[in-house]
Amino acid sequence: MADALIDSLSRVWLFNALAKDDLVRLSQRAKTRVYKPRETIVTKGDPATDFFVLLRGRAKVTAQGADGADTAINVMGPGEVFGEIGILDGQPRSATVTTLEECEMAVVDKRAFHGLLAASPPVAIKLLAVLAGRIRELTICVEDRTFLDVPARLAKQLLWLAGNHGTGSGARVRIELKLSQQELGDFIGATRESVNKNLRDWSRSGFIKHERDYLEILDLDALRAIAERR
Amino acid sequence: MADALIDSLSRVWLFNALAKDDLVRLSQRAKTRVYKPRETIVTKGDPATDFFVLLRGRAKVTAQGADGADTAINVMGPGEVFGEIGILDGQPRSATVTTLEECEMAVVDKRAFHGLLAASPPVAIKLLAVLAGRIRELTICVEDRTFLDVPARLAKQLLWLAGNHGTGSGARVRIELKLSQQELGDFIGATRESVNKNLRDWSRSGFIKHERDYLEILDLDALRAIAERR
DNA sequence: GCTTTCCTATGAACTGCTTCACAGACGCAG
DNA sequence: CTGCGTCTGTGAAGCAGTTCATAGGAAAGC
Repeated sequence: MADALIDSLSRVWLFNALAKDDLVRLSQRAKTRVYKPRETIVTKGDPATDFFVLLRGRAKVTAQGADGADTAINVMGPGEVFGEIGILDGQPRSATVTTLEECEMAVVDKRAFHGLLAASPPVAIKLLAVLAGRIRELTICVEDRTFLDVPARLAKQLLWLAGNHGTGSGARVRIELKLSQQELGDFIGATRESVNKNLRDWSRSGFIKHERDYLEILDLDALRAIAERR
Repeated sequence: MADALIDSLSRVWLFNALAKDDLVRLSQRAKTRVYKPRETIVTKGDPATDFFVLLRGRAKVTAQGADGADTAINVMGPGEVFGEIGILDGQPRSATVTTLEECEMAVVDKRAFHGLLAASPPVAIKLLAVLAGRIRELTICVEDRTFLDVPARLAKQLLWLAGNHGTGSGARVRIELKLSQQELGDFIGATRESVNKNLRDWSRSGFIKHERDYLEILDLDALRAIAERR
């Protein structure tokens, strides 16, 4: 029912300055859709027709190289939005988004999205801040790929995952890994083998404990030291 | 005098939907400033206080690693704007901007900038498109650093420079190099030596001709082939 | 003019990371 | 239970690119 959608949308940061009326209107123009795990939502190069609000689940953003290889840029969680780039500049999708687990999204078409921006300046201003944040993240991504070696990038990635998608606190943080070592490698621009080697080394050193489907950080400071050294 | 500034600003894409009144108001709140070549305008990490419109000259955007090393992300020319990220999200500057030659800028302080956005929704919408373009460029930058080897990145950079800041057309394109080999290396995330080696190789092959202060592309297709192979 | 400094030039040595090759483990379909 | 596909584990070999070392040339300061 619509009320649930209104409720969900009102909790999304981008929309929380919207008046009730606008929220209702938006929810009427939005469809919700559920995606299976590992499903591709938007594909780089395709025409951009919709804007998405991630209501439930996690999804990753990847860019692709010439051959099949891809590299992940971001992992998004509930409350985050995506798909705005192509809508804003009328160009094809700039990246690919794939679910990591079952996801529920609110889907807003191009016209409704532009209507929302025109009708509600505060949303446009907030969206500017969202894009500014993306630019920051991407800038850091470029820096990391340029200046950090593979162990540092991997350590940083694990710490990021721990902070954003991990459970537990203090010394021990647990990350339920929905990511294979291959995907972890894609994230940091390294091979599966390199990831494996480093995880193994760190396991032996007692910094982490990793099993098939989860990874536990035992020594946050050790990983921080690895991530920060250049 | 102010009329000249109004005129300059009206030719900036971001502002060309502004009504005359708004333009006058903006120009009253803006100061123009001239910077010497190689002068740093904003420094990564500093608090963000101003928004800049590049009216004349070229400037580069760089990100810095832990030690002094830096890597360039973009070269901007007249009509482009920068400094909005820190203003939009209230965080410190996300990158450093340095002039390559003498530059004239219009400088708008934070308050005036926010006032402009609030007063003129079309500017906010256009700024969204500008940011979308930046995100696209940065995404491509990440891709390139991840998937392309040094020769490919260098070739691509030269082609970009030729297209955006070069003179002449057809087979021969001339780039007045304001960039040392070191800086060229910074752009593509490679060492001075690697840049030198590749330029030398290409000179010998007759793809380019390079002297101290300019570089001429003789065989665009050859460089394209190098840039595109993975 | 001369000296200092920055930029280019070039090769040798080193190395981090990838590529390749293979083996074992887990989970799922029949 | 058995077979197949996907993921992890591990080492050897190769290589792209960096680091290091050294020299020459152009420009800039005094």
